[in-house]
Amino acid sequence: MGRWQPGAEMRLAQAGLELFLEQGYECTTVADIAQRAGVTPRTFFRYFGDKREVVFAGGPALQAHVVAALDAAPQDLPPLQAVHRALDAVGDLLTDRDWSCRRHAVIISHAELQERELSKLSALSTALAEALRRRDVDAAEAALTAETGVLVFRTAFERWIAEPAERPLADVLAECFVQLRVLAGGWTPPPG
Amino acid sequence: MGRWQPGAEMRLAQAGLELFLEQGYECTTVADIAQRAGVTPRTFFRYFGDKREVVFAGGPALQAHVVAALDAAPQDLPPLQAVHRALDAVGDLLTDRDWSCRRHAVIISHAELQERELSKLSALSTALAEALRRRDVDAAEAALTAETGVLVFRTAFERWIAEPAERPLADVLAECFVQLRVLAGGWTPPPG
DNA sequence: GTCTATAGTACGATAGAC
DNA sequence: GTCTATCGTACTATAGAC
Repeated sequence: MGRWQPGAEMRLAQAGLELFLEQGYECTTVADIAQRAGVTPRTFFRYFGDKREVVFAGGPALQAHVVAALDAAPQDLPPLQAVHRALDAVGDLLTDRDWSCRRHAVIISHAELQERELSKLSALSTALAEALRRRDVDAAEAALTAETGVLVFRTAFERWIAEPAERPLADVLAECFVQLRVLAGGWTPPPG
Repeated sequence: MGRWQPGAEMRLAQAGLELFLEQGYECTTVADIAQRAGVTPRTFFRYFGDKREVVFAGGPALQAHVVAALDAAPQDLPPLQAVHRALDAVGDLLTDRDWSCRRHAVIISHAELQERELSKLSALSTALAEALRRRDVDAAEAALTAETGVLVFRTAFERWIAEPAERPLADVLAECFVQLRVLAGGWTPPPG
C-alpha cells in the first residue's frame, strides 16, 4: 500500500460538502477541507481550481452524459425537443434526491456558489449548442435553443427541490416546457 | 478645496475598465486601480465589494430603469410582451455602443467577470419577476417569463456587439423574440 | 512542499462638511 | 458638536509561483 490513500478527489468533495453544511461556506477554510480529507491544502488545489469548485465535483460527468443523450436523440426531432430529451437523462445520474437537496442548500447559502452554478449551467448550454450544431442546426438558433432548454431545466430543478411531494424530475421538466410554450407562443394544450 | 476630489466611484470605475483593457484583468491589482483614481485600496473596497464589481458600476441604475419601464407598460400586455417592452428601455441608457464593446471585451476576457455578469443578469431576472407579480402574474409563471426575457436579451446583446453593421439594439431584440417563439411554439411569422 | 503576492476584512484615526 | 468620507495598519485566507 502506498504512502497515501486513493480517492483523494472524492474524499475532498465529500469533506467540502459536509463542512459547508456543518459550519457554513465562509467559516470553512480550504485547510479545514484538506485536513478532513487527509491531505494538504496544496493537494486540494491540485484537484480543484478554487474553493468553490469542490461543490461541483461531479459536473463534467453529468454534462458528458447529457451531451451524449442529445447526440443519441432521433435526428428528426425538432431542436428544442431533442434538448428536452437530453435533459431528461439528467435523472439517470441524479438518483439521490436527498443529496441534491443538501447540495442545493449549500449553493443557495452563498452568492459565490450561486455564481459558479450559473457559470456551470452556462457551460452546459455551450456544450448542448455544439451538439445541436452537429445536427446541422444554425449556430444562432443552436445557441438560443440550448440556453432556453437549460433555463427550463433550471426552473424545473428548483421546483423539484422545493416541492414536498416527490414526483419524478422528468415530470416537472415536461410541465415547465409546456409553460414555456404557453408563455412564448400562446400555445395551449389540447383539451381532454 | 477639500482634501479629496469628488466622484471617487466614477473615477475608480473608469480607471478599472481602462487598466483591465490595457494590461488585462489578472495583471491589474486593486492597488493599481486605486492609484490611478487617486485613492487608496481601502477606498476602493468602500465603493466596490470586490475587484470584479468595478466593471458593473452602472448596473443598479440600469436595472431600476428597466423595472420602471415594466411597471409603466400597459396592464393588458401579455407578460412576455411586457418584459420585451421593458428590455427595449435598455437602449435609453446604452447609448455609447463603443463603450459597450470595450466593456464586453473586458468581461469575456476573464471567467470571473463572466460569472459576475451572469449573476447580475440573474438579479435582473429576479427584479423583473417581482414586477410581474405586481401585475398579478402567478409566481412560477413570473419567474419563468422574466428569466426567458433576460435570456433573449442576453442573446440579442451578444449579437448586437458581434454584428459589424450598426442597427438599433431594439431591432436585434425583436428578432430574437421572434426566434424564441419559432423554436418554442412552432409559430411562424405570417407571410407578406 | 515551502514561500509569497494579492484579495478582502476589521478596527482605529483623521479631516472636512454641516 | 455630528456626520461622512478618507486613510493607515495589521491581519487572514486564497491561490499561484518556485
